Amino acid sequence: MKSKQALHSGLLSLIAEQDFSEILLDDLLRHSHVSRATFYRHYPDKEALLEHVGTTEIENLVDIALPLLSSTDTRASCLALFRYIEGHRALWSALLTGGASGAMRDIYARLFEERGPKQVDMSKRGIPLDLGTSWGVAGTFEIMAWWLKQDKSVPIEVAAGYLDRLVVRPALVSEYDVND
Amino acid sequence: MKSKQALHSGLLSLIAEQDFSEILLDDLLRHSHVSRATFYRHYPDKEALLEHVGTTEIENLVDIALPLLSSTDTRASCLALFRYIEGHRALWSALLTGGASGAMRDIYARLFEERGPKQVDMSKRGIPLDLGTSWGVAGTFEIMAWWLKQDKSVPIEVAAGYLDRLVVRPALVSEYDVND
Amino acid sequence: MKSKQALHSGLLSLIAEQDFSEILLDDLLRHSHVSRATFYRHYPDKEALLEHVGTTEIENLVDIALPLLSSTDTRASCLALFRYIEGHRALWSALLTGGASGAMRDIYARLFEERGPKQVDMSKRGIPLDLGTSWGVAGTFEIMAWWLKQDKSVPIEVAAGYLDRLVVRPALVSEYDVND
Amino acid sequence: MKSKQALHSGLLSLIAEQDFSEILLDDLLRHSHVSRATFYRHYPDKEALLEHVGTTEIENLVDIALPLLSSTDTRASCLALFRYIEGHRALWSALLTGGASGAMRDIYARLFEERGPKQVDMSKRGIPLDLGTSWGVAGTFEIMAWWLKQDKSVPIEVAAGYLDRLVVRPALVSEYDVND
DNA sequence: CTCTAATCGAGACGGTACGTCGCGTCTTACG
DNA sequence: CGTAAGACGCGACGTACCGTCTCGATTAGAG
Repeated sequence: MKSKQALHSGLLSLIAEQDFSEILLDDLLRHSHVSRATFYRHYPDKEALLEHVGTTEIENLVDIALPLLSSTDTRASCLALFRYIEGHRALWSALLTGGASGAMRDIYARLFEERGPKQVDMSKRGIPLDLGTSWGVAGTFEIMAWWLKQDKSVPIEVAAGYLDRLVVRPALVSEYDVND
Repeated sequence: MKSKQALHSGLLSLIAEQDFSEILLDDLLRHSHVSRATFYRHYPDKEALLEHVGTTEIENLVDIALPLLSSTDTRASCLALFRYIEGHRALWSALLTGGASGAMRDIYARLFEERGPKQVDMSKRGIPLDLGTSWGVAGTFEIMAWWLKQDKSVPIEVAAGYLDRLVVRPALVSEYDVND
Repeated sequence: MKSKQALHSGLLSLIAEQDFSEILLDDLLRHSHVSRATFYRHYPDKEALLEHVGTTEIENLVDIALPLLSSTDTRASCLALFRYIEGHRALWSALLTGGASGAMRDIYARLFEERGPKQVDMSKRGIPLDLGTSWGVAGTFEIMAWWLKQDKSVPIEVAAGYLDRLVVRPALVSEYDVND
Repeated sequence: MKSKQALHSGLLSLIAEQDFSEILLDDLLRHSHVSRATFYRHYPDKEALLEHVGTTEIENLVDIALPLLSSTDTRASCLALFRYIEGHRALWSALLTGGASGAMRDIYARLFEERGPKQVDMSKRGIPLDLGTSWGVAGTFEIMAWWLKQDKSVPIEVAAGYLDRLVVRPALVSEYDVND
């Protein structure tokens, strides 16, 4: 069982340096001090390991993100989300910036749907649930990835504001009063 | 020069059936009646061909999408965009649904920035241009892809409405008057 | 390690049928039931395999040929050499007759120089060692190849006589008394 | 017709630098300022050009070499041969030293047999004609190639002596009186 | 001097063989 | 049983060089 953990953290440390798709299995094995045969006893392939690692890490994120839409103070919820990201900056930079982001997006969307459908009924506001989810996830990830790329030059409150304004509010609002 | 066109349309017809990432170069070559050597005389790899094909096709899309944000009647502009998509349903289903969507997103964003930055000054509304672009592109693509997957069960006006409400309006609005 | 032997004997059986230079790597692989990758794990290219096979087989030949020049009864030594060749007729037909003969010549000459220089001092007889070696090897090979092509119509004693007369004696003799 | 000459001399100048087998057709074409199509209008392939060039050049050599065996003063004949070689050192270095030597040997043997069989009847001396030819050609070429590699440190008379002693005499002599 | 046929240059193309790369399987031995 | 070490098969990729073909330009000889 030690090997599994070695692979888990090995992948995370490698993914922080290179794009996931560029990581060779051999690199991972050498880096994790795990033999080829052992790897395949635990995972059917590289993607499965990523899936496992991603799911583990994203579950935390989903726990924080779910209340976003049901909360009364959406801005505060957004801030909470970004605080969590900030606390694991290296990890999420790797997961959102590199070639793994597509897979992460899928995992996130899947977990979101599995856990959240009852709590928030976006369809009430005229938007189909699956569209709302994929659009929201995509938007959220883009904003997070953008913020992580800014190298701390953007205050966390501002980033949270963007998320609130570009993703959360539009999902909740049914009609606009444009004032410009 | 004939080969290049054969490859272009060959890729499009293949991509309509399988995910881009699953297309083997040999399949493409057989399908396009072009030899291996000739392919590499034109493109350094499969991705470069996709890039070329994508750029060609996306340029039309960008021409239609650019006025979106500067128009007074955003809803009509959204409708125009979806009408174009509808007119080339097969093509865009292939490009947005399969494994090529990531690349398309990047191309779209690049062309969008190259051509449109002066027309729309999103930063006036408090959102950095690059964030606005990548968020807007991602959102637009998600909605389009979702609509294409619905097999015509969703009226085009409704889809355009989603785009207007989830992407265009939030980008333009600086402050909300939430009415719920 | 099994593959290496399979390749070794596979090459020998193929070289008996076609010219070495005409053997396609794929033929060899199919014939030896060895995969492409495995071949390259053992040898850098086709020539390296031939080199290895040739060296292995030629070592025996050199062991027999070396005493040729130091023996008192050169005719008997020549006979011994041809008897060995006769005992492995198929092998040497392949190695000496086909496109591999050039490589064999080089290997033979190299091994000959590596092992024999001290035993025979041809330079005493006025012929530089390297010239003597390459001339002797070339001559010996031509006679052997010729004999192998004659399909047993030439008695082995006669062939040995040619070798003695055309190669061994001239190398030993310093001056002639021509009697004709 | 100008192209043919350009190819002829182009090959000779290239063969002086690299092994024949390493010369790419494209190199030859660029070097000779002749187009691909033109080359194939004159020769079926690279080898045919070499054959043509080789035959042209070797004919001179054969004219000199033929009298070797019928002459009374073999030593003088050998000297004549080496003088000719010396007069075209660059050319013959290229033809005998590089990868073309095998082909040259074959051409030489063929021309030798075509022109010489009536003049010299080696079989009288107990050696089959074809064996005598191939053995003699191989030996002669080895000595020439060796001499050309010595960079003029070996006097021409000495080299001619080797040829006389190792090739011409053994071919003529039917019995030896070994004096050592 | 002109017309026409031979010669040529430029370069796209097909095709075959080669060598590389990375993944996934399997065997063997060790604890 | 979990693991290490490593040989192996396999499929796909990208490269290298050859030989073919088309088209347009040039040239040379015959009228």
